[in-house]
Amino acid sequence: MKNWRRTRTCGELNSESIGESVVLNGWVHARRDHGGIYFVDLRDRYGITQLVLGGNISEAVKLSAEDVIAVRGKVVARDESNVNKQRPTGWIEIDVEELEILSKSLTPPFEVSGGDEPAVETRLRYRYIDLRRESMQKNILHRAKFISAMRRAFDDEGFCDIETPILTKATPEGARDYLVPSRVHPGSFYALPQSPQIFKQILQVSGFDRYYQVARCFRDEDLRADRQPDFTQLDMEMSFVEEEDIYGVWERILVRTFRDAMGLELSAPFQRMRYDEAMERFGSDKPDLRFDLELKDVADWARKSDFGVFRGALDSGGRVMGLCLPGGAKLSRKEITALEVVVKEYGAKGLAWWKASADGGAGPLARFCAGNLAGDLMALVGAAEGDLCLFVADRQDTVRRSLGELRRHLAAAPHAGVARREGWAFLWVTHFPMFERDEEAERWVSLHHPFTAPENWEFWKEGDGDLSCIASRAYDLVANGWELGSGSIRIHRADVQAKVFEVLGIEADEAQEKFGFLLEALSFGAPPHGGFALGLDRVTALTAGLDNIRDIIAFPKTTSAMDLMCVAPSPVPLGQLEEVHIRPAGRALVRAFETTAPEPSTEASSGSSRV
RNA sequence: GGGGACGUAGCUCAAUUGGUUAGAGUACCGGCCUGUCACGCCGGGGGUUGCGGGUUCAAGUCCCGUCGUCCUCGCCA
Repeated sequence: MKNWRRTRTCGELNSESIGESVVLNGWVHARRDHGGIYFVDLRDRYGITQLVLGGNISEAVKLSAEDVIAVRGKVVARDESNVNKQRPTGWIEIDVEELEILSKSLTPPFEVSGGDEPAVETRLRYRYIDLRRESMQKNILHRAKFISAMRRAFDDEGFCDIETPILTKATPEGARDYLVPSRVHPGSFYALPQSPQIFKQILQVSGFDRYYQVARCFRDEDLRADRQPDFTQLDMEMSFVEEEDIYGVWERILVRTFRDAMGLELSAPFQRMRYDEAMERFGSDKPDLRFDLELKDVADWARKSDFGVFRGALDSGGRVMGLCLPGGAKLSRKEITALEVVVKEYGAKGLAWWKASADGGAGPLARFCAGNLAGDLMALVGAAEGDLCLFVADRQDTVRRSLGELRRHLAAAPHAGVARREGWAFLWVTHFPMFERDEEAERWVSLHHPFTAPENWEFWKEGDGDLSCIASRAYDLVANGWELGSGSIRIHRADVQAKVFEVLGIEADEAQEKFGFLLEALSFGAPPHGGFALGLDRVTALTAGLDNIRDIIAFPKTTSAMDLMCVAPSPVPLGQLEEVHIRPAGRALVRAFETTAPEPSTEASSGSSRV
């Protein structure tokens, strides 16, 4: 038996290795048959090395793409004319003496080397092959490097890595839980954690004053480009701290992580901005600060003008705001109409536009810009000649949201020509509202979560009424328009926590049943504490230059939460359901019977069929 | 749950107004080639046009339904 274990990898051999005898293992990336001489690009995680196989290697002709092979040979220099400067290993090649095929490959469903990128569906079905592609190797390695650097930073800051349960308790608030039936306790269910929130608070009560964890979190909600049903957070919590302590730790850690993982220098401290200011200036709680296009209040102008739509919005308690696109007067009517579609998607009834000029300008608003009104409007929105001004009049939240989305849209549209600053625009968005009105359920709900401390608690202690003006001690970290994470200073007194549950309409006995253990823990001497969780899928996707977190996750799910490789979720036999005391109904029952029923005689072919 | 886009060879795509035997590149198979690295040259196989129904003399193309993928609104403490 020959020893075919590799002595070197495919990425490390260069001119200094000439003359060395080596054994290489790897995948056949490409092969070129010249009749009598045969070239193979051998690939592993570390690189690609060219093998030269002469007529003495009879197995050479049997090789096909993605076979796994081992070769023994000598590192030799290439002639000057044969050097491949595209590759680090391009100055050498392996003069192969012996070859062993370790494992044959079927014809791959798509090409690992070059070629067009296959459809997402195909890539996910054959994820193990997709992950061989250079871009995916790069993404996955970036993620590993980033998270590893961040772990080291937390360790060095004195944080303690503590695991928390995956099988835990269902929570009434927030996202829909993934449920796990209990076999031992008929009719009872575990839930997968939406986050380790309660456990990390309890760890503070236990005295672990600096906790962190790379935590899997689960939320049974619909997916987006930046949302997967199971995702990963860098979760942390600290005791005896206030907001600035949390910001400071994270700024140090992120500066270090960016430096160690990417060689980039972030500038810290990051900007801080209150939620109200972010909403008023940018129409978003995650503003992208790499470009301007700020929203401007034009109520003063609207009151002076005769434009009924604007005045009507003001009279009914709404707002009139606009933004100015520098040089935007060159946009065609068709292009402007397309912008109106954008704001309408977010509830605006229309988009008023005006090509700014002191002599009255052009567009639907021009006839309301006689005399000084044109100059007044230009001053209010900060417009110059040749700029395009865009306005929405509506309820405040509609005005802000639609213009905020329009701002994002314009910045992304090449023809709008919005100037964008390079680099990383990090900021802390602070003082989120404590509560939000759920109009449908006619009750107040937590904007963040019910354990968040209120900022101005005394103010509303008195009575009920409008709670929307109460600020919380919650904060988000935003970079380049992405919400990367959020956190808050928590309530550390059981009586305050009980009061918040009361406001949220969670009855005392319900609170006791759902969160009693937390309330109890808080009543045994809880330190003031707070924390934060960073979305690792998002931050690594963003720093890898991706616009979808799917490509930074080894085994992601589709928009309908399917794993196309495993084909999960999948039906289970009725017997397995009975064991956990579940009886399916309706369509689920039909599916369960199909799964349980013995296969007809076509069994042989059913192995390859997919549900 | 709603809206939009897409689904044709293993893969990436084309197919005019509904009209000939559904094409190309690549991959695959066979042959040739001793310096290629997107090797080249010659030849070949490969299609339930996602699935089901309908309209029509005729459907990849039009209509209805359905399944899947992607984006998105709602949703996501």
